[in-house]
Amino acid sequence: MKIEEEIKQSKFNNAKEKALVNIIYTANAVEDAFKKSLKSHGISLPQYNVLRILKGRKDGYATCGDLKEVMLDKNPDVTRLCDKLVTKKLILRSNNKSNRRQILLKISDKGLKTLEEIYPHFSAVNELLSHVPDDRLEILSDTLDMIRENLQ
Amino acid sequence: MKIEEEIKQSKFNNAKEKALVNIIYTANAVEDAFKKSLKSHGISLPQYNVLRILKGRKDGYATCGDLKEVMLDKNPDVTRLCDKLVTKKLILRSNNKSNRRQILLKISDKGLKTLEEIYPHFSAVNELLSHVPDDRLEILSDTLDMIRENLQ
DNA sequence: CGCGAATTTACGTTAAAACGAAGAATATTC
DNA sequence: GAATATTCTTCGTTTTAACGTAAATTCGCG
Repeated sequence: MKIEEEIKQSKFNNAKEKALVNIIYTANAVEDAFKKSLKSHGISLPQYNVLRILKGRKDGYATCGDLKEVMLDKNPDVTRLCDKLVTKKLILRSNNKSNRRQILLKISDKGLKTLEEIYPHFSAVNELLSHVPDDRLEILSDTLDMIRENLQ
Repeated sequence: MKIEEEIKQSKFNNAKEKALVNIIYTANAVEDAFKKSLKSHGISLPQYNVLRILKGRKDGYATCGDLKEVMLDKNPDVTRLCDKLVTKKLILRSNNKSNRRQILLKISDKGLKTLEEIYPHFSAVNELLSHVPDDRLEILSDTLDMIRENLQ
């Protein structure tokens, strides 16, 4: 359905306004789809992203600052986010001897196993985009990259 | 900057995954820009949207259900959201005599004035997209519409 | 009419985000 | 090397979101 119909707005002032509203609206739909697929595993979307980032680390370790830099939502309180993952024993925390301000985070075996369990559900969400041709998705990504240029 | 660089992910598994991550990431940037422009007025983005929706009503009135249906974030607790707007005297609440379950909401004069003050800041955010050609934005919106098709 | 189902809003509770500030460790500058 | 600034994480507090549930009203149907 076109965005005008979904939010029942007869028309937008211009293409910019329409694009911005559409981005927010669609992102909510995407996040909802992911949340739904994560729900049965009892972890939130940001928590899942932390696990993925940690898994992707070559040496296995990352600091809170590393995560903050890379996460989709800016300025999350990584400390408390990770507290919950530690409680669930999905990640491990240790001190960095060469810089004692930093705390090193690492995904645990249980965390890796959880990721493996989640993966099929997650890629199922990706597959909901199969009806959109890849070249259109590439153009979309390029346009989104352009949009962010002056935005932040 | 391309999304891969921003979140320092060397590459995505496929165009679908990249597009979905990019949508969420860009939406966060857009919301941040709007929030910043609203901050000095002391209202949140959802609150602003409620004001805009109420202003757009022909007869001036809307119920909580009307708002819920149209809002960008689904299933917000409209009651408490509107509580805050009532406290700030930006909207008015009254009972519907023909259906006493419903509560009618209406934007106040102060609310209209607030919208007028905010408008220039808001359209300034839109103008940050001026470097993106309109036809690209139109294609973007069409692709986002397609993406939502199977998603919700 | 009377009963159950559906709609609409409100609320209680728990979890998470927002924001600022503090504390500890390190880096920099003179 | 002492003072200052900066970095990195944590914490307190206040808002806001999430989620289920309850209360009130209306509707549908026999």
